[in-house]
Amino acid sequence: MVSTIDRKSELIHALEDIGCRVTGPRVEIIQEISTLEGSFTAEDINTRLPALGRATIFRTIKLLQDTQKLCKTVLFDGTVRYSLDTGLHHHHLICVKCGDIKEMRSMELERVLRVAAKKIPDQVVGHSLEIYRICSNCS
Amino acid sequence: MVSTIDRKSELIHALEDIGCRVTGPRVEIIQEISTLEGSFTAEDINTRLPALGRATIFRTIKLLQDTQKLCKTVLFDGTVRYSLDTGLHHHHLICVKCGDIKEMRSMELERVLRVAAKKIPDQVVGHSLEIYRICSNCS
DNA sequence: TTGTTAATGATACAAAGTCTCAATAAGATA
DNA sequence: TATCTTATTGAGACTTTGTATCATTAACAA
Repeated sequence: MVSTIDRKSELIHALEDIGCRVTGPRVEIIQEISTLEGSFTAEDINTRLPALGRATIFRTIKLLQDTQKLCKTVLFDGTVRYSLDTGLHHHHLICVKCGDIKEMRSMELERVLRVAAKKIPDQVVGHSLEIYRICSNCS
Repeated sequence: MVSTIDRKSELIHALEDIGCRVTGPRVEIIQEISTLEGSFTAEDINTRLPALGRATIFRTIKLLQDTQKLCKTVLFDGTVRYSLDTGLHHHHLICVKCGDIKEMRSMELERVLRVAAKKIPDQVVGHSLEIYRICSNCS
């Protein structure tokens, strides 16, 4: 289990690594992201940190995506959620009730997807797979 | 190959079947959708039919989704495209350059996805898979 | 042909961002 | 530590992709 403190410093270091200043607002946002369990929306952060400008929240979220530490997921209904990211290729388990997102990895699935890709005449550049479920909290 | 005329009357009948009136604006929108090859955005229709109200275009698109004849797809970047739909369960082949969407079906993939679903402790209610490619027009 | 009511267009509104710009604050340097 | 440079910030205007309201219009059943 990764602690909130570890997550926080990992994200701060990731920002430093891409040449960003470690500012007060950015640390506050990272603190919130690190504390939140699972996935969140930009609005979640906006609500928890009303003193910060909306633009700053969106800008910081975008920076964290650039560092590959944060993953943006567009749900079936078009809503956008963010979740901490291992950086490895993965798929998402999405709860259709609360929107929570968990990472999932499967060698077997990847193998079949590679085989399927070979059958497509055009150049395949990637894929995304979302599995919709009802999580244990919501069921 | 399904002709434009066939597609058009199929869509009109689908609206009648759910108890809708066949109005001038709806026929115009269906005409455009039937003529367009592949996928399109709401804005595409809006541009081609500037005399119609925006609300009418969105309302009609929504009605066609209700009839299962039109499929809404949210791309990885959050943009929304619509494409004619067989009504059967399928996945999407999406061109990352032009956004064109084609349906794809694979028994093998479905089988593996069912097996993967069984390994997940929670109740799985569905899935979506998008394969990103560069289509023959764009490559 | 007429009457009922669904559908329309105009317009205001909403959600989720993005852009601009003057003011501020990181942090490198002296 | 004080200073300087410039990245970052917040405010607010703007954009995109829709949805809600409501008076007017037009399907279509009788």
